[in-house]
Amino acid sequence: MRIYFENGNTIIENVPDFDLEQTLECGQCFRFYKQSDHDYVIVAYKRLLHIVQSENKLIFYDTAIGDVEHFWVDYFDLKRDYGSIKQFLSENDEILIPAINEKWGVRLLNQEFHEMIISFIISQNKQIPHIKKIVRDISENYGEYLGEVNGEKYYSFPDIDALSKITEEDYRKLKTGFRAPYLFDASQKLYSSEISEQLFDNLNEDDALKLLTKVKGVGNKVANCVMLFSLNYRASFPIDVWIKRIMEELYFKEETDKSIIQKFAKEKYGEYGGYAQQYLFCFGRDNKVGK
DNA sequence: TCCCAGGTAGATC
DNA sequence: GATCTACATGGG
Repeated sequence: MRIYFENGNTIIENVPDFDLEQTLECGQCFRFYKQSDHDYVIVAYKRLLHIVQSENKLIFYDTAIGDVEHFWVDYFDLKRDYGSIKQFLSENDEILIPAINEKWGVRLLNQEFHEMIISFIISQNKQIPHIKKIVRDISENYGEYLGEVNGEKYYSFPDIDALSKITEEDYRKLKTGFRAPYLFDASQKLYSSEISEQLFDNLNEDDALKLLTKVKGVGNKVANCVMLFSLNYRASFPIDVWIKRIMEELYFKEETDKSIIQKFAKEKYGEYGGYAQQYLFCFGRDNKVGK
């Protein structure tokens, strides 16, 4: 990897095991906006990024080299050695090989904690495009203006203070339906610090899950997503309808209870559960595995 | 019109 | 504890 600044943009060359499109489009993130092929706008942590991947270059438009080095590199998880992760998973389980080969460039993003809680509460019983729309609406109504790209305005996801001012009725107006009381409960618990990122500093997986599921509307699946995508619990293996179908098709060959799949994943993938889940999810969804 | 969507809480057995 | 269902809203 070589990083340098040129004409107002920061460029990283030769990032291994990373494909921008695969990473963004695989369902872990709701705050990306495709401009054209390999050309995206991303909003994260009150920052706005216009980024393009072409050949061996990753171009961060109008971005200081320090911002890339100290923020975006970590956000995209670029310091981690995915080569050895993929090698471990491939040697351990040949069923994963086609998924890893096709989705070779997926990395797990390090996203903001409170945004993940709210976003994945919204996600229950909804399709991804609609989740994206609601998250965007929340940001436009309660977030801060960040800037404009290609004539389009972008707003940050509201911080915890801003979230605390959203009433249950406000959430209903944003078309969140039966999730409105859940979102209100989560916002209040975040504001009171009954739930906070710090509390997870020294928590094992089981205790983290217990703490998160104190929030109304956060069950096993949502909690695992929050843990995997924002708290660095890379063993977490969220099981949704897709993963359930995919695992049934690839491993079990019959209807299988989620609890059995959960246990199986833990034994099979161990500390790499989250990576396996992403490769399987992206690959399975694109190829309609189990449908 | 009917069915499903990155599920979960609450009721019931 | 395991199983069943209602839950708002939008799209196929």
